[in-house]
Amino acid sequence: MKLEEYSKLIENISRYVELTHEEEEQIFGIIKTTRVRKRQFIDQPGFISGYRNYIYQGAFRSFFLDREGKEHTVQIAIEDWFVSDFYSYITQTPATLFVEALEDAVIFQMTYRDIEGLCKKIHNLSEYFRITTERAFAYSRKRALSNLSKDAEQRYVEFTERYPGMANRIPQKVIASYLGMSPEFLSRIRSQLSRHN
Amino acid sequence: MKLEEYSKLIENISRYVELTHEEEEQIFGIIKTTRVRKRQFIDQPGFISGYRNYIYQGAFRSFFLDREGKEHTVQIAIEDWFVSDFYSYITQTPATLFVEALEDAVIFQMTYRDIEGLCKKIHNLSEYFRITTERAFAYSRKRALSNLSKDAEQRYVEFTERYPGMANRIPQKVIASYLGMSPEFLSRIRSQLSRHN
DNA sequence: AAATACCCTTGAACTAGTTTAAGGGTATTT
DNA sequence: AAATACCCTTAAACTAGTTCAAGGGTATTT
Repeated sequence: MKLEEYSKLIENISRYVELTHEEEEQIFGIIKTTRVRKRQFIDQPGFISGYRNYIYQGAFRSFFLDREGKEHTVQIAIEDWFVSDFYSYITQTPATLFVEALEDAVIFQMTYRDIEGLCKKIHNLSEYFRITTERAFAYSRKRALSNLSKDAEQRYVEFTERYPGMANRIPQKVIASYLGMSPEFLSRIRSQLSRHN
Repeated sequence: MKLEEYSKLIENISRYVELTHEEEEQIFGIIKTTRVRKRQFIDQPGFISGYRNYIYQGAFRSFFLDREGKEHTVQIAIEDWFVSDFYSYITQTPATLFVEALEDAVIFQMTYRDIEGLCKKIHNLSEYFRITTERAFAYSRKRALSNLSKDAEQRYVEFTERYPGMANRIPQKVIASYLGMSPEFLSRIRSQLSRHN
């Protein structure tokens, strides 16, 4: 992977803070580029989530199995997002989630130790993660809340509006699981919607 | 409010980073101590959430009203927690949540601008908010997930185990709303549980 | 090209939790 | 001390969404 490929990640960071050329180099120094095959797990229960994974290309989902063995999809992520079992990564304890590639993918990986080390050295990197995590937290809460007062159909419609690309790219049963409904029920919603249009 | 009262907040910060005496003084400089009456709102829809509020004494909840006028409790918070409409605070846009005192309370308030300013100056304060927000986000996700595979009774039982003090201190209909069930259903769960013990 | 595995759909029976309604207890206000 | 407001409880009717079951379509593997 050539260095210029990192520009997408640097662009992302530059939206929030300014980095010197030397600081950028230091960040490049802790990045490992990894190719991942469809259906491969980059995190799985029992293993500590080692990396913050920036998606350069491809799609992932994280999910867990409840006691009855049912899958619950937690996150669906595509290019320019970070993905991992965040709880496992932050606490450096064994994961409870699977993180699975839904397509062949390329990711930039940075270890917990390297990031923590650089955040101590580079004030603006600390600021970058502080600000983006605060935002991610705020948005995630907002989304969770607005879902509380919505029924299954509304949740699906808003999902397709918010992420127009995903509805075709991601298997329907994954979307159903992400939206907290059974695949059968989503199927019924879709057929009802198309009948009325 | 005497300066020594701030020691609880400083203790909290010291769990994550070290501050110099001078840095502590700078932080004291942006704190405003406020007394709040039971049933008073410190955030409400339409107004931008001005402060990060550290609870020195008392209990709060945040909630919103859906289209049908039903209340959804988002957070219940007591001493040593931060509380606000976090989305409104972070984005500095009008709030959608109410934040209401459940008891007479004393809070330490810091404005968004003052905190952002100090985070630019004090690397370790940036680190403090980065680390605590990352943790809060991780825990909040974990909790949300583990609730997905639980029925109403399990959610209530785990709530009483995790926050033993709260079940008595907080009105039941608030707890029901926080746990995502109707007050009638919580009442039935409680009577069933006490019958079996 | 056949076989296998995966995915989506549809229908019918079922259930966890909601809604509506009514009554009683306990603070708080007058 | 009475009146008001708020909170909790119980029961019965209801509903949004699940589960079970069966069939058909489309990739992927052999």
